[in-house]
Amino acid sequence: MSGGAERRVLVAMSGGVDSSAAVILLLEQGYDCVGATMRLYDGDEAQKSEKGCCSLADVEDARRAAYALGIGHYVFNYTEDFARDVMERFVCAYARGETPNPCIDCNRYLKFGRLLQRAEELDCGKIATGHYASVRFDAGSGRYLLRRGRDRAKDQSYVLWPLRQFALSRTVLPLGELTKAEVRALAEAHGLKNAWKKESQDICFVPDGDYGTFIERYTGKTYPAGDFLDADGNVLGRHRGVIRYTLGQRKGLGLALPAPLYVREIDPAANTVTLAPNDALFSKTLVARDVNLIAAERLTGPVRVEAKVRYRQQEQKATAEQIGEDALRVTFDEPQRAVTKGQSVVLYDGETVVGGGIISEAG
RNA sequence: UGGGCUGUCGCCAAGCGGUAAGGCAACGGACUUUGACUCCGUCACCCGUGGGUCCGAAUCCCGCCAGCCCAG
Repeated sequence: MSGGAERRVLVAMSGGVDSSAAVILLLEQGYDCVGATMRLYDGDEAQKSEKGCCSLADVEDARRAAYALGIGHYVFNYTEDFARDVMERFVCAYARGETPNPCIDCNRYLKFGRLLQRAEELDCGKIATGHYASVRFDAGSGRYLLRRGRDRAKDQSYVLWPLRQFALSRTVLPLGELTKAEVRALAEAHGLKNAWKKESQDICFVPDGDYGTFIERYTGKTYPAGDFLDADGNVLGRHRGVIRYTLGQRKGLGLALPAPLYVREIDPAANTVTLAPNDALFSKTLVARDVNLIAAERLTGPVRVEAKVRYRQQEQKATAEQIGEDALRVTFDEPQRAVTKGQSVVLYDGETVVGGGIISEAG
């Protein structure tokens, strides 16, 4: 890397307010910014969506913001990588009866994988995104720490748990200390058109939210209807294909019973979906695989932490223990509802992320 | 065919003469860089049907129809 690289940062620009505001802040901090927008999928109708984060319209928004802020802007075509590392994994997880979080994989493989690699090629020593979280080097441990966003309502540290030390050492997250309101105000003050753009939501490549249909179209397979069972194995009705359900789900079952029932278990092999009352959905422990620890090389003995089992969840007191090279067991003080295979568990110690992993068992 | 029971929203189900609870499902919205959960809202001018009684009936009476059960 040449001399100026340390001050050169490749900013991942989605077209939204957050990443645009990140550019503003970085420029104020004296960084030499280059904007980069990833083209991630070739969806037809998907590309027209207003809701996703990477539609054609969003690429245009990003380009416009970069121009307005006076920085260069690249558009990279990562459709193949995205298909392989995000969509494929997404589909496979569902076929296994799990419920994946594609945003995690997108961060891991695309933003902090391919894009970070590209930054290096462009002689940028850093990469930046508009996530509400921050990175701090801890001299004591000699490690880069990932910290929560100060705006607790927007904190996105959860989706960044896969970042390894190398990636963290090259990552700048300028929004970590700001609130969403401050970010919007900043963008507005700089005359950015997207200042009041709606928050992105839904899976970007399935903008209509009908991921069951998406999976069938993507794979070309049909997931056959099967039985809904109760805890005793009695047939309660017919499900519309195993991929259309997730643990804890209530809506869309189409069953009229005296009390609400929720999905408790999905068995792709038997092609059955077991339902149960809410009370039966709680788990006290879980096992996570694919673990990435940030605050330490590994956990020594049981560690008291706070843990989140899904993106939008209040942290829960728990004890974590390393049970393998990349496996953890987490035991909650209070049983947690619908601990779902495929989702991420993220451990916190106060403001910092201890690490995270993919839930592989719940009990 | 005789006897008994039942017939209220897609499903379950209150109501027992005073002008249609509730639950489930569904739909819409809020929330949300995942799926869920959750929350808010909508959802029977009408109670199998035709008569009758009554100021007034889903609620009482009669006929009919449908379903279920027991007889045979």
